[in-house]
Amino acid sequence: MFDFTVEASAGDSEARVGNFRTPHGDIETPVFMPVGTKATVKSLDYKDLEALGAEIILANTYHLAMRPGSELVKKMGGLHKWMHWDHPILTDSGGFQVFSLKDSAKITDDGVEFQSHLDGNKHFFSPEKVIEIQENLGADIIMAFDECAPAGVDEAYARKAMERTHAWAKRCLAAKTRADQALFPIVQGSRFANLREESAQFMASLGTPGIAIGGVSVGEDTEQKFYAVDAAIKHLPKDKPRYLMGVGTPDDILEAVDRGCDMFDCVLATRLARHKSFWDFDGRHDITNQKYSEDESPLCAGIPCYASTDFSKSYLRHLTMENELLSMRLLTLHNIAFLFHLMKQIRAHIKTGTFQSFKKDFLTRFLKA
RNA sequence: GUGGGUGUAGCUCAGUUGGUUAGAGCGCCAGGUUGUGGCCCUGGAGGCCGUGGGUUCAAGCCCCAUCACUCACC
Repeated sequence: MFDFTVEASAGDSEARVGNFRTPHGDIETPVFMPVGTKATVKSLDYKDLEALGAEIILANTYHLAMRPGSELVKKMGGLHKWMHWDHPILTDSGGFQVFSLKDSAKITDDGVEFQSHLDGNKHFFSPEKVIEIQENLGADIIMAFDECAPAGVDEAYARKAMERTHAWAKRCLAAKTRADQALFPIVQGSRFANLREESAQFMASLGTPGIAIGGVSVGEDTEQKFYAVDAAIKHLPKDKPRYLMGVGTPDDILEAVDRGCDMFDCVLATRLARHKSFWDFDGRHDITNQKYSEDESPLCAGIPCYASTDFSKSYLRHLTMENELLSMRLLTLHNIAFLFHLMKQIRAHIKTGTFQSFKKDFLTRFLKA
């Protein structure tokens, strides 16, 4: 269980195509994992996700623990059965939510006390508690509890958060009881190369089936982000999947794959859809722009999804301007389909040894001003 | 018909005792959004202040007339 095999490596890059085996099926990497925070990828159901070709989706520990509670999900047979998704699932640990709720959170070596965003009630997350919740939820891949330091912290703070994350990773491993779940620890260290290297070496030593790089996409610029990734990834084992958390623009994914990252999750694809934006090969666009009002062209030709090809920009703009439910659904379908198409092309070009030229061509067009 | 009220941005309205380039919210136009948020943030365009006269150095604010809408009473 949880075997990872590298099936192809790009000659001109650290990029590789791999296969990760889980109890609910194999995942071909590099993979993008759509985010389904509250056990639903907003506006989509399992049939939509299967039609899109989703291999694995995310759900969120913090949100499900607050409501309806992980015990209820366990009682209903676990996440897979409950949401009728018979494919791999990954649950986040709640570490990032602690980061987001930092105003009301008290962090100690033992864990984090925080107030629910729903009703203000006090809760306490410890590494052991977070494992218990994730075992109740029943995902295939579960994440270690971590402290995600905000961008811009000084080195002393970054070290403190990193060391706490290391101690918590060991406690998560010790608390874990289910053999059918893979625990991924999370490399921290903020923007400091020495810390990133130390953290990567520590997490690699734990011998888990995969390792995540966290603490990026928290407000830093692209250069800092990949400076941190570069420092960490050279100490991560090549025979384990590397999961870069929270990264999900097409350009960032290409840069990260180039460096050897295998797994990605990001709310952007689905959130941009809710916020009226879509990707195409020329970048990101706001569908409500007036220039689309009489544009009869499809949202994005060349993407194998009916939402991308079967409706005009004019119609989608109208749906969006009117806040129709269908707008969010179609834009969500398209944005996910766009990323899946990108991942498919990435895998194909790694296999044929043409990753670098593909990356260059894609970015030249996608990022042109 | 009589008496009262209201007319200021596309919409709902604010405009201090008359005093520089008349404001807000929403909408519209355009940016931003990377491990939660159908959100939020930042810019921009847009007004002969119902109309016509008058008083004043100066009127969205005061006076007269007129039109429109509205309420009450005959």
